[in-house]
Amino acid sequence: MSQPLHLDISEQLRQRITAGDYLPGAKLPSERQLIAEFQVSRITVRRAIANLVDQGLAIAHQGKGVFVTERRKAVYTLTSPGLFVAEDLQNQGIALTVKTLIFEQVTPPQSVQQLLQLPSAEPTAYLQKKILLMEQVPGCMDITYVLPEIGELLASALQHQMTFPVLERHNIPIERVEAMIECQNADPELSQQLQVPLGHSLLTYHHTAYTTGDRPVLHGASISRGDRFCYAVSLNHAR
Amino acid sequence: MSQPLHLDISEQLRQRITAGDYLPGAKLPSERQLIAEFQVSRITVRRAIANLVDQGLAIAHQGKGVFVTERRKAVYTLTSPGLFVAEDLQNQGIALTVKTLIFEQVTPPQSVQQLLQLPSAEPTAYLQKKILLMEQVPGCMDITYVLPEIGELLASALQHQMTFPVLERHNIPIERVEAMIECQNADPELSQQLQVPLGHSLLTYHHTAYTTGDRPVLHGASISRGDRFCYAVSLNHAR
DNA sequence: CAGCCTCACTTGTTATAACAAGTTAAATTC
DNA sequence: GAATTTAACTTGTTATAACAAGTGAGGCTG
Repeated sequence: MSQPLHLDISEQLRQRITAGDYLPGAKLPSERQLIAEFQVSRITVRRAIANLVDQGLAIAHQGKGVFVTERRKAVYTLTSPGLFVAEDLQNQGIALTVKTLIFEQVTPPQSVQQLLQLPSAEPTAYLQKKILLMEQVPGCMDITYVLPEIGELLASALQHQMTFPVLERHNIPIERVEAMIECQNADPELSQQLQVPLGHSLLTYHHTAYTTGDRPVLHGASISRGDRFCYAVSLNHAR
Repeated sequence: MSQPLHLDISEQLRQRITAGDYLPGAKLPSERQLIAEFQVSRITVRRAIANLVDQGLAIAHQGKGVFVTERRKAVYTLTSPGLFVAEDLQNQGIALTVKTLIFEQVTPPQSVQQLLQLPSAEPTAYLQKKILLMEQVPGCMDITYVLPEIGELLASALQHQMTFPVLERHNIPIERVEAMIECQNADPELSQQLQVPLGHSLLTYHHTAYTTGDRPVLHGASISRGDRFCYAVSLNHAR
């Protein structure tokens, strides 16, 4: 055997998916059917399916079956820092709800203290942890640290609305955002909150926002499902 | 049982990793040892380890063992389109080699034809597929379509050097880049080329570069290992 | 007819077993 | 002593088996 059986089978199934034999949303044959078709043991069929799931081509639902994944992604456009994630998605016709999990005053980790230039005497900030529901489905978890004076002032507003619009409305303009985008994998907590399998690919947008005078206002991370979202940015030479 | 055994075990191991009991690069206990410690079957231990691998915390080497992953990432800084990936990485002290897999004239897919505004009479372009080796290790696969006249002119230079510096040296300034960053998972080809397991998280940077007069010059995708790379960008309000 | 139950299906978990294949170091051979 | 072989480890593949748990349809009961 030059190649493992499970790979051989998952490649055949992959070909059928990319060829359109199984359309997005459609149910793949059950384990029992695949066992009969390929004449292998259940463990091999399950491994073949796991290969497809790992590649993001299929998703399994206990009791129901394995289904071909939908491949549409919503775009976060990173233009000027003013109009943000929320509006941009709503422009794409995606209903968006904010569910705050945590909103409290904490002592952030060293790295955040530094980025927000908190006074070392009393290095506190407001921590907001929220889930963004797109079309009633959790798509993004946002963890943001806000300067204490701003968190206190805008507590009620921040808990029900998107962050940046609230700030702009209260005369805290965002002049600059330093961002970093990376890939991570769902740990058990994120797996549960975003309702994805353990290890699922996630796209993380780390950002530090500065207001006039280059003073930092907030620092946070938006962790989105990697199979549902992407980021667009335009880079101009003339700056 | 409220929670599967394999999850229970992988969580205990995860805690040891995050607590620093097992440092990056260190070898985890062998399957045999874990079977003895947790008093479960091999299949359960293997599933627990698979959970860690899926979360990007460990990597398995047949015959050698399972090792805690290193967590350092190289940063691609997206500033002005001029200085690019290559220089940026070299500034970070990372040795970079280009290995061209394919360089030929082709008829690109419809979507690329449109982006490059190719004449529908003869919609050809040069396709370059290359592997970028960082410290002799494959880290990124780049697939780029270049306008035919440029591909022809700069064939030899493009095959051994980075794309953007070559263009700049030949008086083809890049004025604007439209980019999109997304997450994808390694299919068998990428898995083989980048030497990562099937389904491994990858970070893809799609880009279309325009020269003076807003004329498109090239369109491509840079597919990097998600566990090794990230993108940084600075967004200014004043544009 | 509404509600409940049962049954047949699905995927998920776990155990035992055997062999394959990559790695390393000790033992053997030349 | 150097090269080769062997043995003991490691993880990878595959089979068989049994039970758990989620789903949905059909039938039974009130």
